[in-house]
Amino acid sequence: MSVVEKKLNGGLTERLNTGGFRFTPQRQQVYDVLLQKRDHPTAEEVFIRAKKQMPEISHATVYNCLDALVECGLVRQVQLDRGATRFCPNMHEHCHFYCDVCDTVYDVDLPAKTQPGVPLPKGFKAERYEIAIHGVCPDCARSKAKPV
Amino acid sequence: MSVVEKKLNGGLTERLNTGGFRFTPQRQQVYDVLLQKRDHPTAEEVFIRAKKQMPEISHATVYNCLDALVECGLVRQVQLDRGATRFCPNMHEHCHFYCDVCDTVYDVDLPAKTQPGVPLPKGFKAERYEIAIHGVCPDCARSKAKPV
DNA sequence: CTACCCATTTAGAATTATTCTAAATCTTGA
DNA sequence: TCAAGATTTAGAATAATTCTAAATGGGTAG
Repeated sequence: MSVVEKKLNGGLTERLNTGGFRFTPQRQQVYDVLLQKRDHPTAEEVFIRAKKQMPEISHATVYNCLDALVECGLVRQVQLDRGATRFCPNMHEHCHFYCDVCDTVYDVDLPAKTQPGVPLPKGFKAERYEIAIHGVCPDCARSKAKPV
Repeated sequence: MSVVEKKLNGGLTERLNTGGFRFTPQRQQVYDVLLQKRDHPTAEEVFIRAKKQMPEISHATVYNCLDALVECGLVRQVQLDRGATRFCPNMHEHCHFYCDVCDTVYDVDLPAKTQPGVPLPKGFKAERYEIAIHGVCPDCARSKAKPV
């Protein structure tokens, strides 16, 4: 990959390198899929979307790429229900709203002060907080409110 | 089950009934397993422990019982990593600390004011908050600090 | 330039987690 | 007692993830 291409990929190569990973077209593709449609897809969904552009990509590679992206801080992994893990390329401070009716996930901004409110017992070292809010999204609230 | 036995099971029967479920020995057993060792076991672990007392209990029943207990508010379901869902009979307001090194889960009390800090966009109805803190527990922090 | 090392990818198998199915059993109320 | 419906059971089916071994490919020491 040329220097120009490196500059064009938005720092992906550098972030990967910093994390001890190489740049690969597959990792680029997987990252692009996440950036293109930010609907918190599962690994399986990422696989399906990535295949459209890169038909030879394999299942294991998608998992590998997602793990690499998570490890170098470009992607967040989100566990919300008993189903598959979802992935989110939004690295701004935010939490997730999960609609228990339609399973949709929404990003919710956090006020700056929200984070460090939880006092931990001695010796525990917090590295990150994951806040999930379960409830009903506006669409589903509306449908529920208007029964047949 | 006699009235006396009902009184002795700590309100389990009533809670189940309120949720539209019947009392069953399996549900009692699964609940007891959770109460006896509060280490956030997975469904599989609950199954193994429950079998010691009730060898005929089946896998599907354990899932059924856990779901029933969750639905009537006696048990919380916790998703912390890509692995199996864990179950927690502590219904006091608390969040979970997950040690990324040893996979242990700790309950962490929340100060009363912590909860409603997240302003939701219009139309969203929050039903519950799940806060997970990822990091390193005291034991693992100690081992890391003393390398060979 | 070449050879080697090692990271990465691939297909597919294996494993793990969860749900489903159909039959048997049990509980409850008429 | 009987019928309806809830629950349990074993095991199959499905879903999610990880593993394996072979192939590929890039980067670098020589």
